[in-house]
Order: sequence, then C-alpha cells, then structure tokens
Amino acid sequence: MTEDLVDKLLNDAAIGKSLFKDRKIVNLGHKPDQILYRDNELATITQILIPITKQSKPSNLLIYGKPGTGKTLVTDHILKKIEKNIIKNQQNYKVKLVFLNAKNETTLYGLLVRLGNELDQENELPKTGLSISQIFTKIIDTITSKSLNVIFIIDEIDYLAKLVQKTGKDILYNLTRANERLDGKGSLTLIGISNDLTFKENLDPRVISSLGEEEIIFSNYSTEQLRNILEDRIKLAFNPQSVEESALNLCAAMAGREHGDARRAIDLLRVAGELAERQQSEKVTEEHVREASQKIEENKEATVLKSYPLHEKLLILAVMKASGASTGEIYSIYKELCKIVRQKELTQRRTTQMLSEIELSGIITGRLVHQGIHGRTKKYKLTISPEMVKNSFKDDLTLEDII
DNA sequence: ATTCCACAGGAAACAGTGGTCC
DNA sequence: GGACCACTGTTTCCTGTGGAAT
Repeated sequence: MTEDLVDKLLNDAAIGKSLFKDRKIVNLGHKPDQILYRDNELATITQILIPITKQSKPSNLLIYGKPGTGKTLVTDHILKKIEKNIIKNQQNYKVKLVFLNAKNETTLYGLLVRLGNELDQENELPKTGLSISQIFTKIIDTITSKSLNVIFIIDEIDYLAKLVQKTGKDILYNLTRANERLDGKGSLTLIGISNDLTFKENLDPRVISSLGEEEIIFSNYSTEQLRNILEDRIKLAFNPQSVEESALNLCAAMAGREHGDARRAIDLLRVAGELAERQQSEKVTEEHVREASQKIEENKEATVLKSYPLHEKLLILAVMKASGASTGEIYSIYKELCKIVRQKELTQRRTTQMLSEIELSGIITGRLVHQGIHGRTKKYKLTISPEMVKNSFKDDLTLEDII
C-alpha cells in the first residue's frame, strides 16, 4: 500500500518536467574550462610565469580585481597548466604549487603552518607552541633540502596585509626575501590576489617593491560579457528554450550593476531556475529572476544573524526593542536582557565595539549624533525587519524567554 | 568664552587556552 | 615541569569631540 503511494508520488513528480539538463553547471564553484572570457589576462600572466618553465625564478606577481571577475579561476587554471607541462617535460625539476586563501586563516601563524604542511606532508607542523620565526626557518629548510621551486599563491592577500599591520610581524617581507636565504637551492615565487587596489598603501615599501614586481588588473565584466557567460552556461545547464531572453538580460543587468560579478550572475540564474521549477513553470521568466534576487538577499541576512555569538545576538535584540536609541539606552536594555537569560553582562566598552562590528555587516546602521550638553552618542537602527531577526533567533534556546 | 555632557574609540594590559621545547 | 609562544576575548584606562547651556 505504502509502496504504491511512493510510486504514485514519484510518477507525479516525473510529469512536472525539469528545466535543467545539467544542474551542476550553474553551481557556484563549478568551473567549465572553456568559459573564461579572459584572453588578455591569460596571456599576460602566462608570459610573466614562463621563466619557471625554463628553470629560472619568475617575478613575484600581484593580481587585482573585484569579486567575481575570475581572477582566482584564471590564475589557478594557468598555474595547473604550467605544473602539468613541467611534470611532463622536466622530471627532475620539482615545482610545487600552494594555493591558500588568507581569509581561511585567522592568524599569520596559521597561514605559515598551512604553507609548511603543504610543502612537507610527512612532518606536520604544530598548530601552536612555536614562534613564527621558528616556523619560517622550518619552511626554508624544507625548500632547500628538497630543492623545491615553490609558487605560493595567496588569495585575498589584502587580508594578510591587515594581519601583518595588526601584529607588526612582517611575514610578507620575509616571504618576498626568502630567496636570499635559499642559496640557490630551490626558489619561492609569491603571487598575491586581492580585491582591493589600495591595500598596498599599508605595506612596508620594501615589500611593495619586491612583491609588486609585476601587476595585473582584472577589469569588471561588462553587462554584455556577463550576458555571454550566462548564455554559455544556459546552453550547458538548461533544456533548450527554458530560459526567456528577457530573464537572461535581467540577470546580466542586475549583476552588471553590482560591479560585474559573474559569480553573482550565475548564482542568480541558478536560484531563478530552481524557483521556476518549484512553481512548475515552463520557463524561467523575469519575475523568477527578481524573486531569486530577493531570496538570495534574505538568505544572506539570515545566515549572518544565525552565525553571531550570544552577546551579539542580545545586542541586536536590544537594538530591535529600541530602534533609534543611543548606545547608553541600548546598553541598559542589553543588561536587562542579560539578566533574563542569566548571563554575565560585558562592559560598555566591549559592547560599543561589538555594535560597530555588527554595523559593518549591514544588519544595523549607526548615526553619530552630537547633542550639545547632552554629549555625543551613536544612535542605532535595524536595517532589516524584526520578524527576520525573530525567525533567525528562534532556534536559539537561550533566547527563548525574550523573543 | 567657557563649561560640560555622554559617549566614541585607541592603547595597553590581562586572563585563559593550548601548545612546544629543553 | 617550567619557560616560552601565539592568539582570542575581554577589561581598564584614557583622550577627544561638537554644540547646547551658562
């Protein structure tokens, strides 16, 4: 009996036909090789890196571009080709690619340890306990003893530069000058990838001169280019005629408005396709694209809200309960909330810092107000609906009593 | 012209964690 | 087992701020 029901449901589902031919093509992170639209950049970077195929050290390289301009994808693509080429033609010449995203590491130490572990997978470096210079020495030793030619690619290197600035430890300087310590046994080439054109301003001038030997900029995709990219993906991912022309144009235009982000364009297309499919629509329409855009935005907010630690959540609730209030008022509400959930309250200094951090995410906005003799304060407001906050926090048992 | 409010936000110190090395 | 290291999250202390009130 139950079996019959399952069969029936499956049959019914099969009637509502899928719009997708190959769904993974529009997943983020899926990278069809042939669709780069970056011929100029491809050629330039390859030229810069060619020396390493001739067994000499290429220049260090900095690559800039806004998110979703394909800089990481293109770099990765070229380097893997070079590596393959070398492995095929020059067996005794050892090249090692290490690709790291600085954002995945919260500390300089962690970043160096990851690099070290990639170079020497048998002897894992300790996650803590050693000094940074000891780790650095171990890395240099590994490179010289194995005569490795290392190409170290750091994605989001601006983030690393901030860490360097904060701690005062100049890892970047040491990395760019590592070749002087290598004595010709092996080499280290640094490739930095960054979203931020201005990050160099905070660096030591000596680092700038050696790291920025070569620079290349990935310009934003134009709406027309985005349209081409989407068209290619649609051909591969969707059944014929299942995406309306106008929907495609809107997708490209929306992503084009946000500094030509191809990743966002593709994501938008995927979500629109899924929405259309769920509504059993024959085609993806403009309306689906608009809906998708809104949904992506909401998901982003919900994820951010859920990921906050308890005291940040309490502060957001305090802002919600007193929209437009000053930090002083917010702090007293926060203290009351702490009492209800039986948590020890943090100091006002700490909470103002937290409020600034939350403000950066865009969940709340603050406005500095001078009130004459009533002093200076910052007034905070929620930028999202209270329902959104309540929905996102409702799974948190500690907050049960105050929502 | 001076005072004074109610904070903002920088700097430094501290506690605690989780580790290495000798 | 004690000296040392990196790091996070926090507290403590402090200086600076613009305009209403005096």
